[in-house]
Amino acid sequence: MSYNPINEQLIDNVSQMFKALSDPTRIKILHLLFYKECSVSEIAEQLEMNQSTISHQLKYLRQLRLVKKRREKTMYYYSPDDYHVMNLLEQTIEHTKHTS
Amino acid sequence: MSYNPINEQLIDNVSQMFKALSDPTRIKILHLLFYKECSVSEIAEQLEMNQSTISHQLKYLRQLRLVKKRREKTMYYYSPDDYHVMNLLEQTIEHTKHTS
DNA sequence: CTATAATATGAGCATATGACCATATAGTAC
DNA sequence: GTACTATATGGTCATATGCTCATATTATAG
Repeated sequence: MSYNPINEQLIDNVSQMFKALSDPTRIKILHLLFYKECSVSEIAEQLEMNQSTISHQLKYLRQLRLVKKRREKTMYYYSPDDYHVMNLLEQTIEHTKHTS
Repeated sequence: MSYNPINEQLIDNVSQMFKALSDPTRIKILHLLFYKECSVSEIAEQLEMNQSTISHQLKYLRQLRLVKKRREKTMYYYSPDDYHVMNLLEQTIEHTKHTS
């Protein structure tokens, strides 16, 4: 295992994934969904944030395939869709709890 | 293990760490340092970027204690200072290689 | 069909970010 | 001391980001 210059596309993919986890609102959303499938309004209520803000961030997360949604009547229920990333997040949260 | 609303400070620490890893230039720097201790100019040359840009990013990484430096004559040699984060990065790079 | 509820979207704005240039600083060699 | 080398820093600028407001869309209930 030695250094070799990384493919630009790979770097962009990696940075994109970390960027998704670099915003407090998105972290809160994902952390909430890790424990419980939620509708948009439930998330907005839990986090005490605007419905529009949550919806925008969910769209962002969905485009990266980090969350998925299912419809039930007029509600959309969101849940995690990438367990590798979710574990990464939860482990980092746990680790940070004990070190910072 | 059930959901509990996260401490704001903890969230900020976690997001700060991910933010450090969310920029292509910083990823390249860390990935390079993972294999080899380097001076500022060596990094700038490897990445074909401005010395000033690299220096700014190294300062950023150093404030987060992700890298450390040692002096040798007029040169500063940088190396990783947080192996948990370095492993996180390298594992994510490897994982992304095989999935994206 | 209309009224209502839940979610999605577009526009606008303030702030954050990352790059570069020019210059300052610090150490070495003489 | 001066000249030189390596690094750090401050300023500026273009772009990215995240939030809010207002409105559009979609589905349900009647």
